[in-house]
Amino acid sequence: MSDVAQAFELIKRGTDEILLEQTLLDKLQSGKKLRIKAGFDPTAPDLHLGHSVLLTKLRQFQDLGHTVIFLIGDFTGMIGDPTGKSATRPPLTTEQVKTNAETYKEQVFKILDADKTELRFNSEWFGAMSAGDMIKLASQSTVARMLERDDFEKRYNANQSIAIHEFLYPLVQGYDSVALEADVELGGTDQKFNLLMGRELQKHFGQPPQVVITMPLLEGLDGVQKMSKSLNNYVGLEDSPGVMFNKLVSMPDALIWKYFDLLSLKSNEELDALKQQVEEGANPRDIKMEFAREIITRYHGAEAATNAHKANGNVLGDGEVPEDIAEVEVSFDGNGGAPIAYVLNRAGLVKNSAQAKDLLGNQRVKVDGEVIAKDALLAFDRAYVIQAGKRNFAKVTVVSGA
RNA sequence: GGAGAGGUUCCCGAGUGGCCAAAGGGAGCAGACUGUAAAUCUGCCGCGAAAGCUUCGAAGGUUCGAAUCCUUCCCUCUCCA
Repeated sequence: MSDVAQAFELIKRGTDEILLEQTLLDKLQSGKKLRIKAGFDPTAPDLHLGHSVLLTKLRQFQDLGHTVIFLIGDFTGMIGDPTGKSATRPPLTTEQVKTNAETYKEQVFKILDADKTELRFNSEWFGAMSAGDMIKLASQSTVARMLERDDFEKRYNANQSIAIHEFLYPLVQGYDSVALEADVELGGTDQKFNLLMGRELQKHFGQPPQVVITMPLLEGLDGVQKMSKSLNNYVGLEDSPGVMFNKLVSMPDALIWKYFDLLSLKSNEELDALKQQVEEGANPRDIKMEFAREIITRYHGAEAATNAHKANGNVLGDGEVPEDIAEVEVSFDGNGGAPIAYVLNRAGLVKNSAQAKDLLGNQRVKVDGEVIAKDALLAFDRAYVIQAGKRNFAKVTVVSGA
């Protein structure tokens, strides 16, 4: 396979759609350093693996020698993408945008190579644009064209309001491609219309139209709904190594290859080898561990990845105690010691007192390695290593007082 | 404007004066099993160590006792004009 063909296959991996594949091939073939654009909201970034799908794909482009433009849509943010249900978004102040950009950098450059990344804001060109310019831009498209967009059409037919400025959103995003002279733009599948608008505008401005690549939404750990913090099926980029390990190794098997395709920087050949192993009977758990190691290494370093499985919250071998065991002090107002159920709850080892009773009743609580009775009292002023259930540990000191 | 239905614990949904912290299902959590998976089974599932405390749209009232009865208010939905 030629280098270009191989590069193409890597780029294609996990994508939803590439428009047009041939154009991408030609661009890759040309040997030119391509300009790869992706836009991001200026809203507070709380990035999780779902967001990293795009970033990973961008990274692959970088590894192939191309330039990535990480565009923060601070101007676009004033409109708020009409995609989806979210209500009108309050405009951010310049200060907020700056702060968010900093946070972005911190998280994003764990994936992207900073030296091959242009960080840009679309206020650079839109801030300087006059009302006349904007009207000219608006003249580049038509109402009928806008109404082709799925959600606009639905809303229009359902007699729901569409504010004029919402029509501007695709135009503004599309114009970004003109301003940046993008060769390729990446986005989620829901961005398809906006991305295509970039092509049209580029043609109007005499530029070769960009290649549009859409990436599927990443399912969350439940394997059903898209990954999002509110559904609690996410792996946060800021999650601790132990938490990442636990979440990734516990994910449903059905997600393994999708996650590898979309999030791993391994080559296609390496992935094929892994698939081969599973087919030959390798334990999928070990493959998930391998995946977890790659991801944890990316965000926390190799050492953290090696030790992640020993973190509190993961299942450990019999008698093992996690490395990052939390030390907690619990105070109790009473004589003779604190009831174990009380301590469990106050130390955060159980969700509520009912669960404490449940665990105690099932003899799943160990204090210093020994199963403890459900009505036991813990003496004051000494430290106990308490294990609640299979995977929760804490070093607890009970003190007397209110 | 007229006629009707309804708001119950995360969601759906029973409950019409005491046995109701409130059936059942889903979600969630924990445990067994396993591969730290799935499926299955079991337990928990308002808060609290306990005593006890706080919930059934809101506020009042009747009663020994109210999610259940009465009054007022707020909100949602259906049909007619």
